[in-house]
This record gives sequence, C-alpha cells and structure tokens, in this order.
Amino acid sequence: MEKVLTVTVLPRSRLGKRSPLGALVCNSSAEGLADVGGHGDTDGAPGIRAGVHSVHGVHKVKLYPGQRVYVYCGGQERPGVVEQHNHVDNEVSIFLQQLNQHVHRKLEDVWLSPSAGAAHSVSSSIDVPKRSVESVDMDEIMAAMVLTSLSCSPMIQSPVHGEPNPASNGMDTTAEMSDGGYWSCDHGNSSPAASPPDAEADRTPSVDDGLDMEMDQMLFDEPATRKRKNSVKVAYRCLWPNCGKILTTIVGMKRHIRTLHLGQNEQERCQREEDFYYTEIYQDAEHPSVPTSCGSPSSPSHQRSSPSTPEPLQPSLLSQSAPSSSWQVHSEHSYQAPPPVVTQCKAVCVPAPPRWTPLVTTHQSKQAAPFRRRSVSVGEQWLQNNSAPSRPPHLASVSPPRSHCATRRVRGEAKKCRKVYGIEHRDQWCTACRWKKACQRFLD
DNA sequence: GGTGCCGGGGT
DNA sequence: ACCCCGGCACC
Repeated sequence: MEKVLTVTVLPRSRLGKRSPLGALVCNSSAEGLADVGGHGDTDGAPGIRAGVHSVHGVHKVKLYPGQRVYVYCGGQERPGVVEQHNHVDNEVSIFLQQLNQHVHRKLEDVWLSPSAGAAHSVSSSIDVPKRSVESVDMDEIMAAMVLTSLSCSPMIQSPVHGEPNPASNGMDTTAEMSDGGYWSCDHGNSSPAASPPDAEADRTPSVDDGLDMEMDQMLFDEPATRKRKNSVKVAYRCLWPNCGKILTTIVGMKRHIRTLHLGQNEQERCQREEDFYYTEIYQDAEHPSVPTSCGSPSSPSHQRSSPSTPEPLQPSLLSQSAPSSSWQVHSEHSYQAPPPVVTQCKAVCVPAPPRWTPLVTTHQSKQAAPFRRRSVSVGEQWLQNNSAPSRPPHLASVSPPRSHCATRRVRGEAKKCRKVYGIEHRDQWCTACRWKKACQRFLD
C-alpha cells in the first residue's frame, strides 16, 4: 500500500519505507479516514476509542475536521464534530452540537462510536465516506493528504522564512512560495482562475512538500511546535476564489462555504467538501500577522531575497560561525600545543586594515582566532592589494585573507625532537615534528 | 642555512 | 585521521 501511495500519489517519491509520512498517509487514507476504527476491530469492543488504534500498531490516528466523535461532557457522552486534531499534543478540538460549545479532549478520551449500545457497529457510527478500501482512488488519497495538512499549523511550515537559505535556488524558492501561497495568500486577486478542485490538484505537490516538512516537524521537533501552537489564535480563512473570508469558528466557516459557495443542492454530494475550501490561520500573539507572508505573486522572490531580511542575517551568521570554525582550525591537530598561548595572543591582536571594514564581522571573528603572529608574504600582500578590493564580500568571507595581525608562534626555547634525536633518528621524533608541525613532545 | 611549524594537499 | 611537503619566519 505504501508502495502504491508513494508511486502513485507523490510525484517525487521521497518517502522511504519507514517514512512517518508514508505511514500516516497510509493510515489516513485507508484506515484513518475511510475505515477508522472499523478495521481490525476483531475484539468486538464497543465504544471504540480513537486511541485503540494503537492496538493495531498505529500510534497516530488522524481525526479529520468534521468527523463525528463522542466524548464525555457534563457527565454524559455527547456526540461532537472534530474541529481540529492536534497531533503534537494528541489533543482533539471538538464542537459539541448539543451544548453548542467547543471542548478539547485527549485523543484517548475520544470515542469514534457511542459507548451505549454494545452491538453498535463501529463503522456505522463513524461518519465516513461509504467506500471500500479497494476504491481508494486518487481523490481520496489526495483528500487525505490535504486534510492532514489542513489540520496542522501553517506555522509549522513557515520556519523556512525565519532562516532563509541563501543557497536556495529558484526551484526551491518557487516551491516554498507556492507553499506559502497555499496557506495564506489572499485569494482576492491572486487566486488561480481554475475551479477549486483543480486548484487543489495544482497545489498537491506543494502540499506534499509541506506535508513532508510538517511531518518532520511533528515527529522530530515536537517541543518547538507545541510551544508555538499554544501561543497562537486560530481562525479559518475561506480559500474559495475571490473570497478569503476569515471566521473564528470552523462551524461558521463550513456554514459559510456550504451556503455561499457550495450551494444547498451540492450539500449532500459534497458532504465534507467544505473542508477543502478553508484553511486554518494562526495569529501569533507576538507577531500579529498572518504567519506566511503574502507577497504579490508577481514578485515571488522579493520576499526571500529582499535585501532587508537575509543580508543582516548573513553577517550575524558569519560572526557566529566563524569563530567556531577558527577554533576548529586551530585545534584540529591533536598534536598542537594546548591553548595556553591562546589567551596570550588574543590580547595582542590588532584590528584588521581599514580596507576590510566592510567585512568587519569576518575580521572580528578572525581576530578572536589567531594564535600567532605572522607577517605578510609578498604573494599574500599582492593578493591583498590587488584582488581583495574587487573580491565580492561573500567570497571574501568564504576564504578571508589571512589575518596578518596573527602571531606566528614564537619559536620555543625548548629543544625539539630534531635537535634531541637528530635527523638520523627521525623515527624517534614525535609525530608532530615528523610532520613538520608544532612539536608535541617538547612544549614551550 | 638550520630549524620550527603553518597551511594545504594527498590518501 | 594520518601523512607529507612547500614555504615562511625566526635564529
């Protein structure tokens, strides 16, 4: 099944056999959605809880928005409709129609069928499309994927914006952009002219990407995700072309979609289709704006490569990474003299020539590193004078000129292996001496 | 010129 | 990681 999914659904099959997403989608489409709780219910236990899926070795059950579930509330079991399933907390947000209120329950506390009525067929109580597993087709698989992605926070997908990858090429940018567009772009003027289902199909690749990412986040980045989810306000945005209406309740949004977009006669046929036409949006308390920025599609690269954002980042990254790399450089050889010299030399260092002021950060980081004093060789001087000024900053930062404020290690007073053993007993030298490195045996 | 050793290349 | 060596600074 996984194979089918991987090959059929995902254009770029990146899901390995053990891919969590593969497993989830698999379950979502075949068990989680079409056959939740009804499959493998061989022990005949009534009042199946969603969590019982773990009995089948499935640890994550996907409850999709609109799915009918049962929970205990006010001392009795009440039917409700899933609004949101938070995989991270394993918490389900449920709307209880009877009480007209929203509740949050742990997944374990959610029933997929009423506990009353022991012989109640599980599958009959579950509000699922009446289709067999064999009839799982593209639509259903895609639906599973879309629903899965809908139920997860778009914030999860947006971290890319936080740390733009300078090396990302056009392809990457495009993919990410379409992703962002999917989540939050205003459909008022930038929506595709295609009909919504087509639009949905068009988006599928991006959903794939997003899904991939968010699964990674969900499974491997839980703390961060949880932290974020708790601090955001949830709203729902209508994805219908030229609509973009935002409502705070999922029920209201569904009603909006049904009445305004789907129409009454389509209501039956598209029982759950309204799920496809809205998306959750999150408003962070700290950043009161829609998570994924929503630039005009005409200038997609503007967001990422805008000089204001990534550029300041670069120096800071450099200034953070450069020292460590310098440290690494200077300590990479185990035979080298230990750091005592370091503190001494740090104090001796002087700033780099003013010519390099644009690269202040690079030099500052470099300053911290040098261990020794070193004068400029003719060749180096020439390089510095001729090629350096015309060298683009990023190249310079990649391979900065040797810092000539550096100190070359003062020649030690101690005798070295060469002197002690003589060149004829080279095999008795310490390794460092043999390699023409700083003597390890006779430290200064 | 001898020596120490850094930076870099090869495996 | 290990090994080698060109090249430079210092003596």
